[in-house]
Parts: sequence; structure tokens; C-alpha cells
Amino acid sequence: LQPLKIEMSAFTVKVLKLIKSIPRGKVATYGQIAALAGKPHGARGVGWILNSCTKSHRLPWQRVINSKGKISFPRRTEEFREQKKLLLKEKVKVSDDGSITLAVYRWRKTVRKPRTAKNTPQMFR
DNA sequence: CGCGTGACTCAGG
DNA sequence: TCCTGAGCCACGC
Repeated sequence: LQPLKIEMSAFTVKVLKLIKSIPRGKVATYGQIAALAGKPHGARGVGWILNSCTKSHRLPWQRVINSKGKISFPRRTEEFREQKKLLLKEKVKVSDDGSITLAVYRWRKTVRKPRTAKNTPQMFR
């Protein structure tokens, strides 16, 4: 991970890492990424970071969409077409207006909860 | 340190 | 459903 600038906030580092960890064929929302990075209201920050870091960090930027489940770029823009194309290429269904079914394609980050006596399966005890 | 600018989000109307 | 306003966050000046 090559930093664009010498200083990058902890939030930015986390956001970039999270975006890179979204698997092919899945999408996440700006707000979701922000929350996972520790700022439940930092969605705008995520958008800003994407806009400024995509070129230098080779991010799977196409996998980040808005909370309405749509591509955030206006329909006629080159960005919209590119994002849609990239998503279709990885088998994410995108309607003409840029809508994606979050219930189907949303990335659910798997968190490894610390094991306690209660939730430890018998075979691991 | 304040201000303006975004690939944002939510609640109202 | 489609606007608006307000709130929110990062960052460059």
C-alpha cells in the first residue's frame, strides 16, 4: 500500500484497506465502509477518499455504491458507464439506472469474534 | 483555524 | 417518488 501523501489519517488507511478487501462480485456502501472504519457518519469522507486515491492505489472503486443501492454517478457520465461495466464483468447485476440489489450483493464483512467458553464448538474445546 | 467542496445519508414534505 | 436541509467527515487553502 503505497501512500499518496506522506501523511494519511488512520481513517483513510482503514478505508483504503476495507475497500481493497471487498471481494469480487460484492458491493459495499459508502456509509458501510465509513462505519467499519470507525466513523458511522463518515460516508462523505469515504467518497472524498475514493475520488482522490483511486488512481494512485488501484482500488476496486466500482464496488462502492450509495445507501440507496445505486451507482452514485449521474447516468450519462463516463464514470457511470465504466462502473457499471466493471460490475457486470464480475457478475453483479446492475439495472439501467444503476441500481443494484443490496440484499443480494452487499458484502458482509466476516468478523472473527473472540472465542469464549459459551460460543466455542465442542470440537475445539 | 475557518471556509468551501465533495462518488454521502437521513428525515421531511 | 423526487426535491431539500441539515448533519457529517476529510482535506486543501
